[in-house]
Amino acid sequence: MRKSRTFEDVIAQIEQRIADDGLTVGDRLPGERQLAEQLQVGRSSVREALRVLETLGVITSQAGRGPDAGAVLISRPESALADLLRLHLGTASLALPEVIDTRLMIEQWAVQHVDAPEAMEVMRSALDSMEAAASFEEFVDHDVTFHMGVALLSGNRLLAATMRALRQTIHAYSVSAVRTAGRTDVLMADHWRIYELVGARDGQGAARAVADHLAHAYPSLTGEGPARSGDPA
Amino acid sequence: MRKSRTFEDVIAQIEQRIADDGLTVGDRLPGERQLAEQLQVGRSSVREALRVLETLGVITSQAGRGPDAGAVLISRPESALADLLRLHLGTASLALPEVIDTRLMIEQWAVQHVDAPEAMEVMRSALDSMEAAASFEEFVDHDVTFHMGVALLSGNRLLAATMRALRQTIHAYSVSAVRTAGRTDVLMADHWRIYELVGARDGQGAARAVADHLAHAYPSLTGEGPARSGDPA
DNA sequence: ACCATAGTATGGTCTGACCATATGAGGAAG
DNA sequence: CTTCCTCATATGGTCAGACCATACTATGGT
Repeated sequence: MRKSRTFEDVIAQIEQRIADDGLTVGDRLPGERQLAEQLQVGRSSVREALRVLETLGVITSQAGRGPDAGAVLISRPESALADLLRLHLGTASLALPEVIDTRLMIEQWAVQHVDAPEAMEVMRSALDSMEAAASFEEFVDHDVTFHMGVALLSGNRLLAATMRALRQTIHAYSVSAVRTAGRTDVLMADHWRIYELVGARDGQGAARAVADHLAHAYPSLTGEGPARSGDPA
Repeated sequence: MRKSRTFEDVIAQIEQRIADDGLTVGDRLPGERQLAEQLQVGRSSVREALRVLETLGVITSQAGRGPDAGAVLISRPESALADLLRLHLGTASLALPEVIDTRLMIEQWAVQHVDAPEAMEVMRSALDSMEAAASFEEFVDHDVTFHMGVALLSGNRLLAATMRALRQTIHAYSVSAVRTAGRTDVLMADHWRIYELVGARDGQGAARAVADHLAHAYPSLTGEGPARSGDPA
C-alpha cells in the first residue's frame, strides 16, 4: 500500500466537488491560493493537482482576471490521448502499426454503427475541400476532417476523441505518405466510395472500403501485424 | 499563439532526451534537483513536468536511494486512460453507454483479428478461476482477466491498455450488475461460448457471442446507447 | 462619452527550507 | 568473520514567501 500524496488528495477533493456541485464544462474552479487555503495545503500541491487535471484535458488555466481567468472546466480528452500516444511511441512501448490498426477498427465500427448521420455533412464538405486543396498539407488537413466525420458517425464521443488523437499522432506520417505517393486521385476515389456506401447505409461495404483505403494510405504497414510483446500485468 | 510555459519546455527536453538516448522502460532519469540545474529552471517546473509524465503513465517516482529511486521510465498507459475516463464521466462530457460500446468494439475486433493466440491461456485460466469464485467481487475480478485475455488476442498493446482502463472504470458497475442478477451461470455460458469459438477460429461467431454476452451483462444499457443499425456481423 | 492610467487578482516561476523515506556505509556485538 | 544496528545521505514531497507577467477593472481626466 502506498501512502497517498498531498496533491492526490487535492485531485480527489476537486473531483468530489465537481461531482457534488454538478460542475460541467464552462464552470470555474476557485483560484489556486484560495483552493490551497480551503484545503489546508500548500499552493504547490494545488498546482500539481491542477497540472494533472489539465494534462487529462479536464481543465484549462488562464492568467489575468475576469470570468475566463483561473481554472475552467473543459472537455478535451483528445489532447491527453495524443500526448499519451506520442510519449509511449517515444519509449517504444507502443508501435505505429498498433495505432493504425486501432484507427481501422474505429472507422470500421463507425460506418457499421451509424447513430449520427448528420456527420455526413462534415464528410461531404471535407471532400469538397480536399478536391480544392492546393498542397499536400492542406489535403491531409481536410482528410483528417473527413475521417473525424467518419468517427462522428458513431455518435460516440470517446471514439471521436480517440480518432482525433490518432490523426494528430500520425500527422507527419500521413503527410509524408501522401507526398511520397505524389497523387491523390486514388485516395479521393476511396473517400467518395466510403461516403457513398455510408449514405446507402451499406455498413459492411463501407467497412471494406475503409480497409481498402487504409491499405492504400499506409502501404508499408499493410499486413505488417501489430508488434507483439508480452503485456506486463 | 500561446507562450509556452517553462514546464512544457522541460517536458519537451525530457522527451528529446528519451529519444536521443533511446531510453526505454526501466531506465532512470536524473534527479529533480540535477535536472533543474541542467535545464536552468526551478525545481518546481521540473516537478510539474514530471507530474505530467507520471500522469501519462510514462514514469514513476520513488523516494529514497538506490537504483529504484528517482524517476524511472515505465509503460502504464492504462492508468492514464482510466483517469481520463473517470474524470470525463464525472463532468458529463462522456457517458457510460459510450464506454460500453467501445468495449464491445474492442472485443469484437480482437476475436476477429487474432494475432496472439497464446492469450487463450489467460482466458482459460480465468474461466477456471471464475468457476471457483466464492464471491461476486472475485467473480468479476477473474471476469476482468478473461476479457483482458480477449483484448490480448489482438496482440495490440493499445487495445489491451484501453480494455484494462475500461474495466477499471466500470468496475463498480460490473459488480453491482452481477450482484443484481444474482446468478452467474448465463454469464459463464457466454464466456465458454466465446472461448470455444475463438479456439475454433470462428471470428464472426465469436463476435456475435461477445455482443450477446455484453447484452446479458448490461441489460439496462442495451439498445439505450448509440448502438443501432442492423449488424449481422 | 471616451480614453489613458493605475490598481489588482490571477497564474507562472524561483528560492530555500524542512520533512519523509529508503538505501548504503560503517561500526558494534556476537 | 558474520550479523545486526545506527547514522549519514540522496531522493522525492511539501510548504512558505517572494516576485514576475498577464489581463481585466475601476478610476479619473479630457
